[in-house]
Amino acid sequence: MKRDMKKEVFREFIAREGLKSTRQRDIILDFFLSSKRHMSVEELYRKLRARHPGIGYATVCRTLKLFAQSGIAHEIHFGDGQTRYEHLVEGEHHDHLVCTGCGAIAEFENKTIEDLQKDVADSHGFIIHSHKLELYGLCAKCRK
Amino acid sequence: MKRDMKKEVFREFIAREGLKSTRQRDIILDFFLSSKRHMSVEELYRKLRARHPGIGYATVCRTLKLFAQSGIAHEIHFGDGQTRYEHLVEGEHHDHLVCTGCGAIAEFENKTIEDLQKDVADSHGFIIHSHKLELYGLCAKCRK
DNA sequence: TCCTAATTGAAAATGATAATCAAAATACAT
DNA sequence: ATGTATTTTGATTATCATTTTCAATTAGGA
Ligand SMILES: [Mn+2]
Ligand SMILES: [Mn+2]
Ligand SMILES: [Zn+2]
Ligand SMILES: [Zn+2]
Repeated sequence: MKRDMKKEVFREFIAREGLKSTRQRDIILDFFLSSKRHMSVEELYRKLRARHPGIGYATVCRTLKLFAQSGIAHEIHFGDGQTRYEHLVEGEHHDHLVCTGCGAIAEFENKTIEDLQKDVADSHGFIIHSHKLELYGLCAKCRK
Repeated sequence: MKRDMKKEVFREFIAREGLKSTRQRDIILDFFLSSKRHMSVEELYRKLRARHPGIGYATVCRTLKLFAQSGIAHEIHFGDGQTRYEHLVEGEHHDHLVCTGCGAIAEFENKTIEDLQKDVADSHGFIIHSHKLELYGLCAKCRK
């Protein structure tokens, strides 16, 4: 369903751009779509390597970038020097709560906030193409 | 006024932490406080070097970090791989509009958004310690 | 199948920041 | 003012994630 939709979107991207469908890209895509969200490249690579030792780190990096370009994934930077990716379909959007204690990540959407962002941008004459809202703090567990 | 207040805060930090007041720290602090906001370390270093060729890059990095620790400055990451700093006094806060066309940065505050962030955090059992809200798009000029 | 262009993986390069370390500077106690 | 322990500096080197390079491999159309 969602999963196959993303695979289809990527397949079309590959075709449109004159790229090639390869064994590695298929494997990485399958693995990525069935993995937990917000994994760092390193983490994803380590886990992937367990099943597919032949796939190189450079290929993983390159392929994740392609996923982002194709629109089925999004690059995330939480400020720890690691690039993370999460898969999402066109039109999906959410922001993040990040626990600085245990690293837990919660997702949220808030239409009112987004509307207010638009107001802010309007009042400055800006057109918003994207935004990033991250709330850093302690999750319920880590508050003790 | 504001400027001397920040210098005073840093002076107290230096004393409290058992650090030493040095010529380099004074020069960098003066330069930083009178520079435009959101400068990258590299940019600040280049401009500083024009007047003070003897000061090393490592010292600039270290000193800016100290400013952040002391509370008179804030580290910013706009996702371009460059660390930026801006000076602000305790209690000051604002978020950013970033023009992806010309790099212009506008600052804004929105109490309603911050309140809604608190609500979101509450509903997830989180306590917020900090947050990052950045709106990316085109400024009035760059929209054409 | 053949051919060409794209892709791969290992290794090297990159780029920003951090660590190292001998020499210099600072803050105190005398 | 002088000595002295400690911190700081700046040049250099290391780090670390990501990107680039490039020869070998692979994909996919003719
Ligand atoms: Mn997410
Ligand atoms: Mn600012
Ligand atoms: Zn937590
Ligand atoms: Zn602009």
